[in-house]
Amino acid sequence: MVSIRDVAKEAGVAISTVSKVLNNYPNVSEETKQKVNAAIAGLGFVPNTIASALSSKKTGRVALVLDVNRHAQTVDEIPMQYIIGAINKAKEKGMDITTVFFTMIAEMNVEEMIRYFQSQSIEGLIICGLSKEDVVLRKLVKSSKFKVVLIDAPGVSESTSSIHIDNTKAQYEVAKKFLNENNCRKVLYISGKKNGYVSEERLTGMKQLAEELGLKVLIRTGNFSELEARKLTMQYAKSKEAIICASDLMAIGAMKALIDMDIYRPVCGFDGVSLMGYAGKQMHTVRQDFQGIAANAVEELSRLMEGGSGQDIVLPHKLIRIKYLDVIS
Amino acid sequence: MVSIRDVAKEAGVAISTVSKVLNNYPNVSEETKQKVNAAIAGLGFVPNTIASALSSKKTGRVALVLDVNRHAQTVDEIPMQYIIGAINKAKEKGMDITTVFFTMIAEMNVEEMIRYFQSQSIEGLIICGLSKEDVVLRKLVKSSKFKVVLIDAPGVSESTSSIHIDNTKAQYEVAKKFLNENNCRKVLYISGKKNGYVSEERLTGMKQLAEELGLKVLIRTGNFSELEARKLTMQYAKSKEAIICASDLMAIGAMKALIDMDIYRPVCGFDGVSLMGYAGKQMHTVRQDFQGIAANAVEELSRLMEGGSGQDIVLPHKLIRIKYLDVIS
DNA sequence: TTGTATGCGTTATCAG
DNA sequence: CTGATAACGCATACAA
Repeated sequence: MVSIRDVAKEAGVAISTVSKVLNNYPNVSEETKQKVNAAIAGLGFVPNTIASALSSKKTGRVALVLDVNRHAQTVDEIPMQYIIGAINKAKEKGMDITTVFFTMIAEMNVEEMIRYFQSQSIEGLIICGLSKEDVVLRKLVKSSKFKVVLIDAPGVSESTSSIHIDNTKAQYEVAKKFLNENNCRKVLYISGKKNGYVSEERLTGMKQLAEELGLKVLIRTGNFSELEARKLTMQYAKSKEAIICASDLMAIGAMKALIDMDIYRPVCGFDGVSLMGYAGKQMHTVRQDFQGIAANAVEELSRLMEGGSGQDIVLPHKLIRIKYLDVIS
Repeated sequence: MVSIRDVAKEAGVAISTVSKVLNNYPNVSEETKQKVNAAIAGLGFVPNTIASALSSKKTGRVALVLDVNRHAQTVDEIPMQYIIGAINKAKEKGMDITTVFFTMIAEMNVEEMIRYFQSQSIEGLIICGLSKEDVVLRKLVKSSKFKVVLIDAPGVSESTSSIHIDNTKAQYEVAKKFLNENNCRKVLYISGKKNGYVSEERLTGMKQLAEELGLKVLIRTGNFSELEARKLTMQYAKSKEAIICASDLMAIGAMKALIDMDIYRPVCGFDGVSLMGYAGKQMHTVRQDFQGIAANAVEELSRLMEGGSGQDIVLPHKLIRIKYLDVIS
């Protein structure tokens, strides 16, 4: 392996000088810079990030903490979108990102968790979908041992930022448009999780609309489960005019149930996942740009790691309808 | 940060002794081992993997190289399954895994690619779905600069293993069962990619069966595209009795097309993805355990990194039919 | 069985 | 603007 020392020798300069051009320090003359770069190219030198990290005490390592299979079943594309968005942005920023699943750290207590991330030399975390019940993880965030960006959860502090769409508003808007178009007043609202941050926000949006329009809405908790939404639909849909769900997956569950029940009720979703294209009907939903959210989270984490302080970031959403042919082309 | 040196001081032993118990070397007395472990626990010491890697020149870092969005569109769950399987196994084995997308390295030449991975201190690669056209990546593999496990591509060598199911046999079997059950002889076979390894193997399986049963089969290339399969179905299905596709996604595209055409033809898929549950009909398909394959790949890579030499690994498959209610529960 | 000393490839401080 | 040189935290050959 060719090292900085070889480059120095080849270029006829000191090691420290090479280091300086490598990290483009200001005080290097054009001339030596050229010499060094020539040597680097000639030798095919590639800086050793490990050594760099050890010396500088900056690893640039970041973990993307995800909950696979809690929101949903096997086909959940949302985590994948987060991964794609985060990894691409991390590469762009020269950060080193690693993916961690909730299940991998579920059994740990705070100390173990801290050690786990420290042993990996991780400086920052992006946590997707932290819930109120993730006590340990929340303690970890509060400990301020790491810079953290929370996706879809509150908790801004000096070292923690939060990033999300305006769930309340989005739910309000999509439900309003949906109900308006279908002219319904008796609705079944299938909520997400009890104690889930986004679930509660969306529920609030629904309640606001209900109050404003004087709707009759029956609220049930679907736990973001397609199966649960199916069951609730079978149980309650007949006496309702429309079904509004706090997630697309539940909306699909509801729609499939309606088809099996052989009755029709309009269904409204939330998230804008492409699976909606397979549900058979074009449903109203809210589109979140998950890749964009994750990319933003990486940017924000990078800012925190450079000394910035936490903030709350609200990203835009769109009201859309998804159809099969759009999804596959 | 508490280091090995602090532990040594606390335990009243030498640094090297601590290092030895950390890496459980044989020649350490129970007594000192206890002392050291006590000190470790007391101080909350966590070994610095960066320093360890620098010193030992073994990083244990591995890259999972994936092709997102080539087989398919947005909803492709297969890469996600690979990621889950690989990451979980890597954690279990104490390896450090990072995910890389083809798009991130697509523009590089071999030297750049080698440097890219070297700069990340990566020792091994798991490459999913390498095709004949990925010339640069294939050169990288041949360079033997890294230990490599290829998923779904041939190329065994001293430093490279290959892992896959028996695609030829699987295609043969599933098509046979499917045709037998539906009693068809005139079939449209929608193949994967020209020059794709698995595509060609599956095609071979189909041809074997055709020969054996004296079938009339029209072969068209669908490029693993749902949309393309849809088009081909619209074009050719009417005059055929059945459609066999080299992937589930294409099978879904075909099935949806048939529904829109308002004709019925049995369709057979390949892969066993859960999206099949949403296609409206229960189709025959081959189930691959993608998580298991990825987990095996990590194991195999670990073996290679410890000095083992490359081998060809064939994993089992299953013939199944997927229905919606199984997918969501 | 334990300790000493050297080096891994960088960065950073401080003279020059 | 450039060059020595001391860390960084750990592993390991070698000495004791």
